[in-house]
Amino acid sequence: MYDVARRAGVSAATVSRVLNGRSTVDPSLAERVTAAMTELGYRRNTMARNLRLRASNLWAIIISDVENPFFTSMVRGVEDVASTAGYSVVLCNSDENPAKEQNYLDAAMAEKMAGVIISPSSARVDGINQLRKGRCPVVVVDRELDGLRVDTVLVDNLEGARSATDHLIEQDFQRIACITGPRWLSTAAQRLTGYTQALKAAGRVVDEQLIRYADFRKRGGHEAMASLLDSGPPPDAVFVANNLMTVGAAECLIQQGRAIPGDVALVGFDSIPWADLVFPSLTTVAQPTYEVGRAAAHMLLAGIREPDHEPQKLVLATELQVRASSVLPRR
Amino acid sequence: MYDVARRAGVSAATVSRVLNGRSTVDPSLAERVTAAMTELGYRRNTMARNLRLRASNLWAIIISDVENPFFTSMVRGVEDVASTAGYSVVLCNSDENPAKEQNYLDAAMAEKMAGVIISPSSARVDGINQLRKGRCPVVVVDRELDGLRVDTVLVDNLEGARSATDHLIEQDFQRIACITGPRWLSTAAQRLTGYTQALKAAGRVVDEQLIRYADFRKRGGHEAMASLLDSGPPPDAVFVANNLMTVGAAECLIQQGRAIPGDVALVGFDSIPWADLVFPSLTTVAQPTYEVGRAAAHMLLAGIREPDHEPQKLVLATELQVRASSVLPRR
DNA sequence: TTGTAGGCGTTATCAC
DNA sequence: GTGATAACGCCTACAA
Repeated sequence: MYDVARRAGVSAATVSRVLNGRSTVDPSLAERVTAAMTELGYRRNTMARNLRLRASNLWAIIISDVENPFFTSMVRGVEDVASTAGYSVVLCNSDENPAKEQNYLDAAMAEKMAGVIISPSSARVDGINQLRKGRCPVVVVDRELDGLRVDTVLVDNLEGARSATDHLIEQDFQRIACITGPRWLSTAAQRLTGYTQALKAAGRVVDEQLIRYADFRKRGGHEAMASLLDSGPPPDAVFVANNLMTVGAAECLIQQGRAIPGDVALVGFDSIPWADLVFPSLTTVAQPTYEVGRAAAHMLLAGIREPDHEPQKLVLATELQVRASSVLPRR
Repeated sequence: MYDVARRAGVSAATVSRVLNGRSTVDPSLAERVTAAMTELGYRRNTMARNLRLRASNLWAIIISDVENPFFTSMVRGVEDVASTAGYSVVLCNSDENPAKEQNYLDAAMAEKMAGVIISPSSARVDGINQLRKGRCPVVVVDRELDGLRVDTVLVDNLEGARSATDHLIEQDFQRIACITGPRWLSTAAQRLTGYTQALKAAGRVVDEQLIRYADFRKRGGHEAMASLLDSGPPPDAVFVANNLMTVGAAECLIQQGRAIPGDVALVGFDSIPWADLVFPSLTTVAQPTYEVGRAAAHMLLAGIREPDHEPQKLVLATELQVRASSVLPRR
């Protein structure tokens, strides 16, 4: 910067002012400065700047599984907004592991990140509260945490699950089962509630024997489906509360030689990139994943600008996409 | 740091030495220092440290598509190694867009990143060379660039394509087509070469009419397949040189009511997460994607330790996974 | 409007 | 082995 200043015949302060564009600089000087900068190929040192400003231009996005398409699509939404706003995004993979998650939260604190977007891997809220106390803007996505007042972006899990179940009821399936996720996860709970609400609204009985709590992973879906088939009369339709488990459940059915939807119909939650390709194509409750990312990013920007705002909560709508796995061919 | 120093009755320099553990400090002093640190909840400021050290602990990983499972799995491999070595990974999405890519390369330079792992989105090598001249360690993955001497991790595309094609030949398919990627991409070229080599080795003629150059995207695969079916006698088997195009090609066949593998058999390159689920399950040449990431990360670590080493090139093996899409049922 | 000067939190180089 | 002290490159009162 001093080199630039010397070459432009000004002080370093003026160079800084030109760089930041905040205060007014004489146009002719500014011109000389920019000229000098290009001639010297000057690039300002972000670290020094951040040190001085006591802030970084980094966002951390902490997700529980990089390989889940739901999250990657979301990340992309975040990234697009972040980069146009001048922020970089650090992707952190908590792997549904609370310890790893806490590590990343600590790191975010230590690195004085400009903001954090997190899909929590545990029900503990202290890590996040600590971050907020440290005046680091936080947006929680996908999952809701009890007793946490913080900006949040969710999808309408209740309505999504209800529409999926309604759809199965309309198709006149009689024994509609549900495979949901861990009890502490708001998404799992809400989707289960949507399922039971729809059944009750249709005058059906909710049969506890037809409900399974799994782990939101492929294997869990597989095992839950096997368990449903093993114990008592099998279901003739299943609502599976997340994408990976839907894949697992479908695999289980195929392995056991059960026809989809002939023996067991299937509706999944979360979109599956190749839902059209699998056989039969899978009916799913699609989430606006990219939009979730964008919305969270915008919320974070707002939180950075206004640190003491009231926490917002945004709920985006889902869309039931009916494909072959839930529709019996006409007889 | 000065607070810690005061509390421990030492100088800031000693605190720094304790923190870095390099030089020797009297055990009793060190004890006092660590005690003071925990009492005060001290955390060292990474920015100041980096400013002083003229280096960051950030790696950039520049990939062309976050939503392609190939890359996310790789990212995971990189991340695992990076975090145990004390580095954080910034994920950059170049979107197969050379301009975006150059942007990220510039940013990596400006931020004095500790290292860069890149899967190039263009054949231009200046950006990468410039980075290396700036003494920023670089590892190129997946794709090879002409005239670039740099650490590289690849998979054995030639052998992978050859084994896929051999497999089709063994199944006695007669008109085996190939859909490959952009000409400038080493992966596309090598996979095409593997295909032609296998044909020639089997005494077959290579028919240019059966080769298509597409864009490594789903849509490109779809269009290429349509074009193959439209012009002249259709192929009875197709080797598709990447995962997304395989999906597109399969969709095209299904839409046109052609049976897989009855009318047209299919083998894809790159694994597809749900290859088992799609109907028919897809035969693929699986790449050790996670391992590619790990290997690249280890190479980067080596490059950081030894800036002036000879560039390495590591080629990992692929594995043909035969499933239903390439095997005719016995008559 | 412009320049001067001090400091952001570390680490490295000296003396001691 | 330990402690002053000077950078690292930038921003921003404050003074001019």
